[in-house]
Amino acid sequence: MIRPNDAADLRGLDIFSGMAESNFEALLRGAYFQIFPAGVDLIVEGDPSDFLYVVLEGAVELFASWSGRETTMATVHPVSTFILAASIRDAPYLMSARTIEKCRIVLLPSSDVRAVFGQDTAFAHAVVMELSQCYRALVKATKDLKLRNSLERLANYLLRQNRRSGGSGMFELRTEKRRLASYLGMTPENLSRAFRTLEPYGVEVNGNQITLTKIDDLTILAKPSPLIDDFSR
Amino acid sequence: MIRPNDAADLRGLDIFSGMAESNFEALLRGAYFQIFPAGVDLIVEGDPSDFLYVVLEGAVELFASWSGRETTMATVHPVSTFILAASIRDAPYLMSARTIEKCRIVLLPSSDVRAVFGQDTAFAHAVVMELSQCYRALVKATKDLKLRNSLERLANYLLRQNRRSGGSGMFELRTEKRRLASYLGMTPENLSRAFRTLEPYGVEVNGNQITLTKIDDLTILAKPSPLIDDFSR
DNA sequence: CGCAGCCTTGACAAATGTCAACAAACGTGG
DNA sequence: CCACGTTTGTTGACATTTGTCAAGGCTGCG
Repeated sequence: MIRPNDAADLRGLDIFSGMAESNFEALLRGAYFQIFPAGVDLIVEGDPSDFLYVVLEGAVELFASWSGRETTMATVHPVSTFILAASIRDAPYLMSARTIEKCRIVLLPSSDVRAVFGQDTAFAHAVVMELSQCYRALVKATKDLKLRNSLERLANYLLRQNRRSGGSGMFELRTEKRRLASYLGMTPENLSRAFRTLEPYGVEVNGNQITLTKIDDLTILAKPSPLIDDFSR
Repeated sequence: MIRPNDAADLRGLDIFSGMAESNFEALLRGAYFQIFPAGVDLIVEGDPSDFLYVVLEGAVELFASWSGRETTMATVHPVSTFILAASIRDAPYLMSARTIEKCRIVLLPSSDVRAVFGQDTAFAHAVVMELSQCYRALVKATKDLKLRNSLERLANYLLRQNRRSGGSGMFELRTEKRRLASYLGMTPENLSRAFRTLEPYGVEVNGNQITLTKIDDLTILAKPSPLIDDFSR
């Protein structure tokens, strides 16, 4: 039920690109291809990890809950997988996931993933590279959380997004502000105030459109570090 | 230069136990066995990852710094490895490490680790299991940080330590309080006050000796969750 | 003994969260 | 296309949490 284009997108992912064609086809045979509207709960933390998910189009929020509170852990954009660690370990999901836009998503049965993982060396190595990358990204996020206050986190987030979108000083927030606030570990009210506090540093906000007019000043405030803010190191 | 006993301890680790004997010996040939006093800086974040470290005896603190601040990320107890992700990826360390007790430590050259990783399927699979485990532990730590306030973090920490040491209601803090405070994301002053706030919940502190006399009450306050507080799930 | 480092305590400051109100943006159905 | 209700974002006043600074006690070690 997978369209050729989708298969090609999958194959283009680092994690699938090196594996034997026959194993890739074996994975595809058990795969489900689905379209979800925005706002659908895909997985709930604690559930057994039946599937490895791949987002082909749209956006998915990973979040976690405890004692009536909820926090955004990450936002997944195409094309990438999520909850790989749980699938490989055959352990319960630690995070929940919901669509925040209309999404095209592939579900690969975790048992198939584990089977191929045991047979295909190239795939096993790719999984290691992916996992170590996710681990390091999370170490950086933890340093961000523990070493910086909320204003510094926002300032560095803006600089990262700016770099990611070409460094022109103009870009769009790809997420609702309330979700951004939760991701940054603060309340929406506080995010609102933090944006205003950054005005003297050349941060202009118009809805989702951000313009940075004094990147040097903002950088002095934010003190970005390659060991926290670089994307792939 | 490795003593037979040490080699056996290494071999006993999940990550090394399944690999071919010849490959294990190859790893040992390049290994350095060393003893460090307390307070020695082993690695500094940002350095190239020349070695994979294994603690045989003692305790090592992993910490991170930014802009004059410092935070404890984890404490490593024997027998286990640390900074595996950086070694495998050949990427700079994201965390610094220092001994907090006298330590026996093995250093395995990262290039050897990567070479064996490419040849030995069992080792590659063990690395995946180890990395996914580290990743999930860090997801839990992040949920702990973002979803709980400092009192709740301390309460859950005490319950985890109690379970880990047999659940008798009596155990010892294996780390200085200032380090514990940093690990929990708070100041030493605040940790001190948090302990006093927990007195009505049956938390008795005598130096490093902790006694929990009302575990039920403390549990009601802490609301521990398997998806945050269980050790290996 | 005396020094140094850790822990604790109190007073105070700063950061962050909560609550309430309202405005703006959005989607839906008439 | 408009009217309506819902959600999101903003703002102000205030409460709570957390951090900072300074002082003093305790402990371990030379």
